[in-house]
Amino acid sequence: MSLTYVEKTKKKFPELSKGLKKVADELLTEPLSFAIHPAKKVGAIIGVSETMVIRFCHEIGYAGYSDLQRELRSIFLDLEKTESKQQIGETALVQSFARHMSGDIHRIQDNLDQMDEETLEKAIQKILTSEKILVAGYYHSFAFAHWLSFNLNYILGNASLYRPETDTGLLNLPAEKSCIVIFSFYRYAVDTIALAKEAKEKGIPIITITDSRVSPVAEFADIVIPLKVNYQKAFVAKGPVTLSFINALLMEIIERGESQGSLQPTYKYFVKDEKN
Amino acid sequence: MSLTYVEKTKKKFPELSKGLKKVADELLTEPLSFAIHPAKKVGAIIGVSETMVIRFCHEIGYAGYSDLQRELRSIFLDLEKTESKQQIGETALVQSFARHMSGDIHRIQDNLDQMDEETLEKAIQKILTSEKILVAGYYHSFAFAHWLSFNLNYILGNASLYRPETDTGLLNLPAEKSCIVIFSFYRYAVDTIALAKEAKEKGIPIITITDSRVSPVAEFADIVIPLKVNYQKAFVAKGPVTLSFINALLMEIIERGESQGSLQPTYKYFVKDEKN
DNA sequence: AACAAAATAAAGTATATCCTTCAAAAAGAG
DNA sequence: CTCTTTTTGAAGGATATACTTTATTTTGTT
Repeated sequence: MSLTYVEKTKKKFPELSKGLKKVADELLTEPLSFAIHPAKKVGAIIGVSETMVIRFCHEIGYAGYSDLQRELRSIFLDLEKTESKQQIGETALVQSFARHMSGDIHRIQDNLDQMDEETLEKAIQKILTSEKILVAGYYHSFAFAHWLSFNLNYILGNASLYRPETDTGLLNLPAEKSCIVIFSFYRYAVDTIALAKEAKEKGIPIITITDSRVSPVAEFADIVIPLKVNYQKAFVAKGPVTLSFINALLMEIIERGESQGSLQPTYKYFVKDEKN
Repeated sequence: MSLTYVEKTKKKFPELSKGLKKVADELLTEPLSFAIHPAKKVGAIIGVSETMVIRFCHEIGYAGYSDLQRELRSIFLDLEKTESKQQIGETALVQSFARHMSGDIHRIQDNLDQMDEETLEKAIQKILTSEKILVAGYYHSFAFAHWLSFNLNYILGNASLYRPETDTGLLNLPAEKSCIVIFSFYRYAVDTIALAKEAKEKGIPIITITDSRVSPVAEFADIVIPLKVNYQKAFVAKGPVTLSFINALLMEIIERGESQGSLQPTYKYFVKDEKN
């Protein structure tokens, strides 16, 4: 069974002494405080002694303060992201789908929370001012590259997809008026890195969408957009969040392109809203 | 002046050594980890020594690890209290990204709520019992087809991608022991429909992932999985939700494949969980 | 008011964490 | 390849934290 700290606390609450209730209340209202502060400080905040805080931990069934902290810390760092509301009546299969797709929701939200204004701005500017945009991605990342280049080409008309099987090297891409967008995720394909290196040597501006600021390609890139994908989990997990990001980027490019008239004439991205 | 830890980190980032960059990246992506873990553990998580973590703190201008922790802890506790992420301070650009990505979150949630058990079950069974799986998608949908076939091939080893440019028709796919998965979204490519028709004539089972139960391919398909994508909006919107669905499907196939031993021998999908 | 029981705090010890110093390893220059 | 410089890791003392034990305060009862 193993109850959560919330359940344990609520269960014991009525039979606790006045001081212990203070601690219980604090734990329920500000659990993060327990996760990051030492027992003495938690006590000081609510006006009881360190001893009381530790005693409370024993009272609700933990080995000590450290023991409770361990649970809280893992909740704040891990479970928060994979937490899923279990609906009754759902079958195991649908529940499984729900679990995985909720994970995607959290990953998107997570990345949303740490978008970097400046980096995004630079990336958008670079794309909008380039006469030619090459998009590359190997293996897993090929799908991302295809998605971006296909849509970008539809919008601006000047993007092309680098095809690992047939294309070799960067051909004659003019360094001045072009840029290359490279997708690179763990495990980083060596070809991707080689391509980035070649581009850098030729002076072609590189934008990379990758899973860390210290990924191999980051070294060569001018603009690094890191997406947090928690690669301890299955590595398909990066898919939805990456596409979500690409789309947001595309939508921004559309908006700006509209106002400066640089969109494709054939382009008609929206279907008119029907009035209800 | 007194910059925040984010600004300090970004400012120093370029001149940091490789190991210190790892620490910097971790601080930017998972700051809460620094707030609740001791330096040694933070180092262990990213694969550097405790010393490096502390050295990094000095590098970006703190007296030590404790000093950085103090700032982080107060940030997390204060922000928790002010609750609802302050919209203030967010720029128009980040807000725009937030709007679009939130849309994806809602679309995923939406589809999650109307998954059909029976259809999913049939699709999974068909894929697991097929000796050969062909995956097809044109234009926009090519990225989905690539993603599914690439990963399916990695997991089961018997999937292949239909390449519109080079492949013509279904070749000699045996009708008995195979199936074809077709992605088809508005506006429905005529080639997709032709392919579906051909498959049906040859008696090859068809699974289609599409945007409506009445889409053109649905007529020929044996199993129709409709994803709600609300195509009044920009048509890139289907991307994240489709990938999220594909992933959930893949994960379910992995789980079942594991228990019946039909996964690829080279397959190793997870990285081991580290013990706390 | 006096005593007993419970609750709380202080003190002391063991353990964990931080941080400095120094040594090893890796990277770079000649 | 050798030497120098830079980067990284290991060890040990200083400090902080958790936990146990003992003392004090508070509460409740007669």
